[in-house]
Amino acid sequence: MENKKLSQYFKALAHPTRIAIIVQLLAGKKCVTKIEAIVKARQANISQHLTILKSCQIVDFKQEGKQKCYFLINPKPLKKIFSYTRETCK
Amino acid sequence: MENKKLSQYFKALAHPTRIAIIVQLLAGKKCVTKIEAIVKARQANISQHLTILKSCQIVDFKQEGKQKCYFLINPKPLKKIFSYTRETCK
DNA sequence: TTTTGATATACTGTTATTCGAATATAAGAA
DNA sequence: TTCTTATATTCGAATAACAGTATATCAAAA
Repeated sequence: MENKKLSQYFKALAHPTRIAIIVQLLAGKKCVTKIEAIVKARQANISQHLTILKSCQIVDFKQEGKQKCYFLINPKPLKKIFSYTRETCK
Repeated sequence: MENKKLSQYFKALAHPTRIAIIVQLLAGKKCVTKIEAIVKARQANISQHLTILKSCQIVDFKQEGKQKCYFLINPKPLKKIFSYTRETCK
């Protein structure tokens, strides 16, 4: 069922911390420490959420030295989704 | 936090049956029996999902005789959200 | 090769979602 | 009022999501 796929995608977006992460990444790629500094959550928890976002192919990362820089795989539609959602729930 | 509101909206979309209902309502308003005939789920369950969608102000209904006709409160942005999401997860 | 800094994973208790079953309500017809 | 059709609610059990704590991995520096 195609609806299942859609619902899994929405589920990945359905958490305030994951949204905060995505919002940060919309402004550009960031390593975990940087994300952790901005988003109010612990390192392990951020990492868990990043794993979820990665498993849905919303983010990916590039190793840079000992850091991992996360980025959005497909930022454009995501930006649209966010803006239409904001419009709807305001 | 604004992210909380967004995440709640996404959570409302994060279920295959609710997506199926919304897809039906994108084509026009429908009473519960009609929805039930198309979406493969039991009456009580459909009703539960409609209650969730209503509590998030995604749908509302109009009483027509002994039926309740559900409709999308704000179909346009929803249509956009769905199309960008489909684009992203294909 | 040991240490350090960055990130991930495993485990656990708690809370939230989900569905089915049964029952309740509500509107109109008889 | 009683019956019927349409829809909602309540309850309980199963499952899933969540965050914290502790520990593990991994890359580079020392």
